[in-house]
Parts: sequence; C-alpha cells; structure tokens
Amino acid sequence: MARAATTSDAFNAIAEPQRREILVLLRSGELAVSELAHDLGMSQPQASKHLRVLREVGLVQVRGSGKQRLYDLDAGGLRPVHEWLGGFEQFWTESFDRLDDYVQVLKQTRGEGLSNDDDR
Amino acid sequence: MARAATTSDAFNAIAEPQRREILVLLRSGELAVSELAHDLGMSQPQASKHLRVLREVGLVQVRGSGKQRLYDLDAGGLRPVHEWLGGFEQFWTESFDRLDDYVQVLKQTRGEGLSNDDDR
DNA sequence: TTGACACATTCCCATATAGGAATATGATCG
DNA sequence: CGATCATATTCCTATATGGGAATGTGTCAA
Repeated sequence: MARAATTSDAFNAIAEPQRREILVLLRSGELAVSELAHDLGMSQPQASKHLRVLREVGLVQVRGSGKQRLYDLDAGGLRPVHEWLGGFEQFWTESFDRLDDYVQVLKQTRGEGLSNDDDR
Repeated sequence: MARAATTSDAFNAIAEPQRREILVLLRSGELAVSELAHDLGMSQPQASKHLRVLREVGLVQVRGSGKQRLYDLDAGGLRPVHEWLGGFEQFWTESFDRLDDYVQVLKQTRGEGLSNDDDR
C-alpha cells in the first residue's frame, strides 16, 4: 500500500509545507484563490488543488463571491492534532523540570543538618 | 514531483498513524523492536521501517542492549509542530471568547441606564 | 565455528501523490 | 448568446511511499 491519502485527515493535510503556508495566510482572513496563489508564488491550479485537500479534511471553507471563491480558515480540525502533540509536552520541558528538582534537592540539603563545606 | 519524503521532517513523520502509535507507546519508556511490533500488531520489518523514519527525523533514539535494540522517545522534535499549531489556538477558542464578550455586553447594558424590561 | 535469536535491509508491487500543461466549468457583463 | 475573468479538473510524469516476503547483519551462547 502507498502512503495514506492527504485527504484522510488533518495530520496528512498539514504534512505539506505549502498547505501550511495557506493556512497561515488565511489566519488574516478570507482570501481568493488567485490571491493565495500569488502570495505563495504558486500556480493557480496548484493552489486549487491544495485548497481542495484542505477543504476535504475540513480545514477551510469556501464561499462564492461573484466570480471569485473566498476561502476561509476553519481551524477546528487542527485542535485534535494540537492536543495529540500536547501529550508529549512533558517530554520537552522535562529537562528543565529535572533541573528544578535538582535545585530543590540542593536547597534542602544545604539547609538540612551538618553545614560544613557548602561549595564543593 | 511526488510527495515530500516522510523523513523530511516531523510533520511528515507523524502523518502515519502507526508511527504516532509508536511514539505514544514510547512515552512509557524504552521498548525493543519486537515488543513494539507485537503491541501494535505489525510485522517486525514494518516496525523497523517505521522506527527508521522516526530515527531519521530525530524523534527516537536507539541503544543497543545485547541482541536487542531499545528505542527511546526523543520528543523534542515535536515541539516546533506543537508550537506551529498553537498559532491557531485562538481560532478554536474564538467562539467561546465571542460568547464571553456578548455576556459582558449584556451585563453592562443591564446595569447601565434605563432599567425597564430586563428580560426580553 | 555453528546455531539461534533480534533486527535491518532489499526487492517487488499497488497506490498516491505534487507539479506543469492543457482544458473544462462557472459566473458576470455587454 | 458570446467574451472574459476566476477556478476547478484532467492528463501526464517522476517519485515516494507502506506492506509482504525474503534475505542480510550483528550479537550471544554452546
């Protein structure tokens, strides 16, 4: 089997750098396809393709406005991804925590009993 | 061009469900390849392949222990991904914020001047 | 050394791209 | 209706899978 389809879920959809850039741009508000394509320096068909993927996983919404199609961010689908990653947060703050613990231990030891050589 | 390689970055590496499961399992501590393969119901070669990808993007570390190879989580590489997603956090809390604002407005209006019909 | 065990890699296949070019579809205007 | 602008889709190609099967590599014990 090949890799899972990009349209399968948000994890796959945001694996593509250009799609991430699209999402970032849309944080400022609705944008038409040609505006996105221009801002990101990609062709119009490519922009449409990426937007289709984002639409299929529910990360953007479309709205017709005359000849244009305005895409709007619908970031709710990113929440589960963010939360999944949050489950690992302790692992990158861990080293600091350990350092803190060590500092605490030092403090306690210092104020404890025999206060002979406190440095070295 | 084809899709970006799964080994290109953490975004691509975690696009694969089985690799995400591996990372979750490793939160509990080091595990050997065969243990991972068994726990996730996948073949040993598949486990090795996924672990290789995770190793190449720096999400796990290996350590030889006799005939076994113990894989350990190195979640630091997930931090940038988590932070990127954090940039969208406002968009899924937004609706609640708006609701709060609305409630504030109601409260102010109520306590303001003419206190005629306060409900409807 | 030989055998056994734990992993890693290679080979092969079906599938899914991302990108460029060309074309189709939709909406608006005269 | 016909022309035009804005998008969407299709066709094509090169590439990168993920999975199964087979095989290579490394380590340890007898």
